Amino acid sequence: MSGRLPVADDSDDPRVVVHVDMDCFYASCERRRDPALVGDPVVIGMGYEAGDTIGAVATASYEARAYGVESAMPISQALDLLPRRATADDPTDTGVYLPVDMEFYQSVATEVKSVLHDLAETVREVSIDEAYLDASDCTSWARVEGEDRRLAEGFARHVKTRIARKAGVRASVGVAPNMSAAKIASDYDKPDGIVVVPPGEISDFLAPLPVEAVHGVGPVTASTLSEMGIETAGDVATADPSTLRERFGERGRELYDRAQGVDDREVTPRGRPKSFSRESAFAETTDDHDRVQERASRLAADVAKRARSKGALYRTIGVKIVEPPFEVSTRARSLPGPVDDLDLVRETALDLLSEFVDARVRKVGVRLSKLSFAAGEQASLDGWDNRDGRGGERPNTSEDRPSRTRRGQASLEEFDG
DNA sequence: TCTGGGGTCCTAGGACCC
DNA sequence: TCTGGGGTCCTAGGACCC
Repeated sequence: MSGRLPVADDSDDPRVVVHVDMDCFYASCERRRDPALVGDPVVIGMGYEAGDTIGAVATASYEARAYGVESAMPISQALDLLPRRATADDPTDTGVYLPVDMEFYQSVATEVKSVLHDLAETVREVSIDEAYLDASDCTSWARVEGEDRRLAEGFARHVKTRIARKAGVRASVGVAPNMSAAKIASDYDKPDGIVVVPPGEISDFLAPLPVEAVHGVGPVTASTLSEMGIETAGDVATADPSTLRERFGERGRELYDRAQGVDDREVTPRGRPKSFSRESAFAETTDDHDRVQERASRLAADVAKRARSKGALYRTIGVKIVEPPFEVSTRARSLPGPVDDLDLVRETALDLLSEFVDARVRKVGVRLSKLSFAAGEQASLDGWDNRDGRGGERPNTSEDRPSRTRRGQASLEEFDG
């Protein structure tokens, strides 16, 4: 019966947007693989190897968070708060530390995503553990007869159940008439939550929340807002929009809208990536430019291979260096046309880094951007990209990229969005 | 304990063109 | 001789997100 209820029951057919956010995803994956970890504090470290003290926390289970361990925290600090479990006999106030196993998490994520695509026509995958669904076609805001519940809530429950059954991990789900509110809703009752914010109730839901709850508000914006006497989303919603605009530009307008619960963005599948990058930190800050160059060469090769494996051409090559305490510099150079050329990436990166010969470096990175993608086979690209067996002195002139390349690019652009 | 690695979007100034 | 206004592209930096 419920399926036949008219959708226009309440209001003018607002969308049903569902935000799915996996709970401490990496830790959950590890627990699925090794159920003995269930209930224990689990910390997943990136750049971490078993027994090590370097690296940073990628994910901490809720049990580990109870000890103060948080994402992005250095492993050394996490170990101070929550010592590593030495033997299985001594589980008291100790945690299990594991290195990131991206391949495995990716495989679990694929199972999760397949459930989502099964459940809704339109899915936007945001990251490995997060996605939006436009579920307007599969459910509605109609009330369940005789109850203070909406059909959409049942749908959300269904999403969670299916994910748990198929992929063996838990998610928190937020449902609202738009993306921004759905995202905030999923965050509201983590872990294992379901939060439904029907149309007409968004403002009341948002008003008491701290400004940081709004997607796009980080520490800097929050503290500027705080100086303006704005602490909650409700404060933003009742603030003078022109003042916000003055302070924050276009973002001010957006912030104002979001705080009101206004967000017209459609749920669309993600397009092509805009850039690829690789970066790597030195265990200790170094002023040895040779080492920096070596590292950069490796990163350049890695990232160029990744671009190639994704069928991407790039027109801009950039580097990034981080000097203590945390000073970030970037340099970039654009080419006359899109290329796929490992040697050129390495040469350009090293050239751009030469400006920093005397720098003390704690981190270096290489980035490829202004990407274009081949529609189909890689073979057609190799024909013109590597045709001159490049390797010599700066072959990167416009003569070097004849009209053939440009035509190629023009036809590629269509596939960009 | 001074922060790992991968991304996105926005802004601002300069060059250049009409 | 000094002057508009609009547009695009490029680089660099900053804030933010997971």
